[in-house]
Amino acid sequence: MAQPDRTRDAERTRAEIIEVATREFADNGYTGARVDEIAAKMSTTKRMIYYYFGNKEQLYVEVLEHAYAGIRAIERGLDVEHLDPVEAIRQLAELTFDHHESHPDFIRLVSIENIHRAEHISRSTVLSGLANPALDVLARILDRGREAGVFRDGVDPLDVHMVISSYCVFRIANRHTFNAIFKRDMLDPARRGHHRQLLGDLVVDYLTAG
Amino acid sequence: MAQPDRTRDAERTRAEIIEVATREFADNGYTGARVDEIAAKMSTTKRMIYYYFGNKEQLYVEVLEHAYAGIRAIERGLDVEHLDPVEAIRQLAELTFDHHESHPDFIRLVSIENIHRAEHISRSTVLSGLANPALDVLARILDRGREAGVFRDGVDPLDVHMVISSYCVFRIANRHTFNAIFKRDMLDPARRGHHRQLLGDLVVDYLTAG
DNA sequence: GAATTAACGTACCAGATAGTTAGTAAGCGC
DNA sequence: GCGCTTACTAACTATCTGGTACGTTAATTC
Repeated sequence: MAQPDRTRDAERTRAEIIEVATREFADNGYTGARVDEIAAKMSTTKRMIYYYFGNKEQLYVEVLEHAYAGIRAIERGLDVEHLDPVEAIRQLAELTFDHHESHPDFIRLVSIENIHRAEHISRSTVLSGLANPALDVLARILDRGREAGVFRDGVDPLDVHMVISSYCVFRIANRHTFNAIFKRDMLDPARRGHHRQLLGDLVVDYLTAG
Repeated sequence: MAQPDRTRDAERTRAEIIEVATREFADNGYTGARVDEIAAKMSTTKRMIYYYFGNKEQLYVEVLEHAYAGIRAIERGLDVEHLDPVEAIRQLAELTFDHHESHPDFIRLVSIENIHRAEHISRSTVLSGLANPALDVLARILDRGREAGVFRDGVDPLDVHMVISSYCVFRIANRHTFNAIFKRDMLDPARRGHHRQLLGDLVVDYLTAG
């Protein structure tokens, strides 16, 4: 694959390694990913991986950091202040739903990292404890909803985030075993609208019950 | 570890291999698991793994089959026919909650199998399409609830199962990244009762919402 | 109690895999 | 246009790892 007459460009080479490595790690897990395979799919050589990243583990950590950075950027673009609380929480949930569906590689990396008990994230100063912008937005919505008398009292934003995340992550992360056992593809486009609405109903019904 | 003077017992040897292999695969993933490591933790030798299972992949498949068999056995013991629908659905959810919490290795194996796109489960004639007894129980509860006029119409049992599963699986499977980022241990015993009730409220509020 | 078979152990191998050694050349400052 | 740094390449190696060849012994059969 390597083209001997390409111009020199450190940033581009680095970016290409991250991009190819992201796919390889997401596809095969940390242990299953092959440094030689990443190299074969690049337009440069394996030596460059070690030149820029030192070793396989550091490459994996930077793949994770890059993936999380992309997510956070999208979350920061969230704007639901102008909506009433019920509509705002529904939009927040649906944004998470859409986002996870369109970033399966990210979900896979998170699953892989959990198999490794988040040891790499915990060691990464960039990632460990990195605040989630969506959580602040969520807290604001819950406050407004409670003040307006439509949401129940004493709801922890992080609990609501957990409920939304679990639903959206499960659809993507456990798609294959779920399909193998129940013969239903959770990502079937024909059921997408229904699943999206179900999530909104679930959260809103819980928050407004009582 | 091998004791030369132990008596011969094919069943016991087989069972011990499955037991040790379950831990190794759950801890390290399929690719990360080491056949030599499994052997080192047994009271017999690596040769026996190949004697009984042929290769690493077949051993992994039988580990999965054994793990699913244990789950199904517990589910078959479910008896909520005598309870009113609201209480029955709450108990079903809480049973899933309790079960997943006390079988983290099973959840890890499922995560690992999803990283591999369920290729092993799909190939296993024992596992592929294996019906879930809990799903029939769930369908019955929903029917009774609808007949009694307390549950909403047109609810798909598999959707409800998905909601319950996602919540219970997420708590265990994504515990580590969640804790690394939000500094909250989802398995903290102090929050266990709260999380358990939250799940029941979530499902009941959705089903009874008007 | 000899023959047979199932259960087990030792020692080893071939290929895979993360990481390295040693060297080349493009571009930049002067 | 010379020297130096940074980007880059090819070829190699030590070690790990799934798997096997071959031999041995306990139990079972007749």
